[in-house]
Amino acid sequence: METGTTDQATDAAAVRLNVLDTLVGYHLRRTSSLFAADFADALGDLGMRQVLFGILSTIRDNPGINQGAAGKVLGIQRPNMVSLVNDLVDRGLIERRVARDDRRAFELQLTQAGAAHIETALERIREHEDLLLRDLTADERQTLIALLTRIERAGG
Amino acid sequence: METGTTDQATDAAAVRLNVLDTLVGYHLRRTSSLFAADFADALGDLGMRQVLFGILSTIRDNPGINQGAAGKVLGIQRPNMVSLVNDLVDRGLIERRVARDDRRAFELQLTQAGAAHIETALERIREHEDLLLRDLTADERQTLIALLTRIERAGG
DNA sequence: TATTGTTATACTCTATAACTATA
DNA sequence: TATAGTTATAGAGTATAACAATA
Repeated sequence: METGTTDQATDAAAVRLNVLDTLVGYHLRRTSSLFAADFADALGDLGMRQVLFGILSTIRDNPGINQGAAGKVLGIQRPNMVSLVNDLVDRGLIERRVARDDRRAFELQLTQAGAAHIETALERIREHEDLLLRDLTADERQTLIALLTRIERAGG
Repeated sequence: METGTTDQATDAAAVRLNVLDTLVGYHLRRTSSLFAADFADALGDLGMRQVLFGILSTIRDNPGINQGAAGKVLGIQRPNMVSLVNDLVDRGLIERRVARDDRRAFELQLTQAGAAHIETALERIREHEDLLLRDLTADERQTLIALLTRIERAGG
């Protein structure tokens, strides 16, 4: 007996995602990976990745921040910070100096090249976010950021 | 000269994320990984992962769907579907049958165990989403899903 | 003792190229 | 020739345990 819907969904357009579509986690997963893929496409030629950009801009907004503190606020485990910071140092984008008051810690600073690099990257990121979010009004975009921020605050 | 803000941000609470906080991609990254980690905590004992649950529920909502079609709608590459589907078959949660009309393709169906499993998982997922989203009203939650869905439609 | 950064390591996730069998 | 599924493999991303130097 025909019900009006097909039982055999081999055509992607006909596929239903009834349950998944009601789950916030699923939509976050999809949109997040959409943004990640676009970021890689848009900034891969600069050798820039989402994680690295996060570290760079955290250093820019908090000059002299410790490696560990930067990792903590970004949700990056300490062992994983090592090679990431090494990478940025090796490419001359940041400087790493032993802290005066705590010789275990490193203070991180942008170099001039790093400051220039982040400006270029930021321009491209904004262009690409504008494209990915072209269907949203400025208000809707602000609403989205506000909602996500509240989730982060409650959950982190 | 003191400006009222500190130049040395070693305390996580004092760290500013000025630039990052304005980027939708960053917030999606953080919230998505928050949900992913919580999912793993909540459903790890069932051997359930986000990807696997996505496949299971896609099969539930589209009985007899082809392996490739399921992967396509979920954004999973064909090669990566193989071991995921194998896993679900090995655990007795789905059945894989050669399609009558195309002997290259597999039709996927939930087993009874799979149907039961997905109900248990779904209950827990909803509980945990309720917890993660406890600061949002029902309306705000709907708004969030609607906004994310529109981004997926525009970008995918 | 506790903390900063490090090393080693392992596991998941994702991406690509090349193969097979069917169409 | 094109497509469904497969194999092999490599690169990110992330997690834990154990260590050295310093606090």
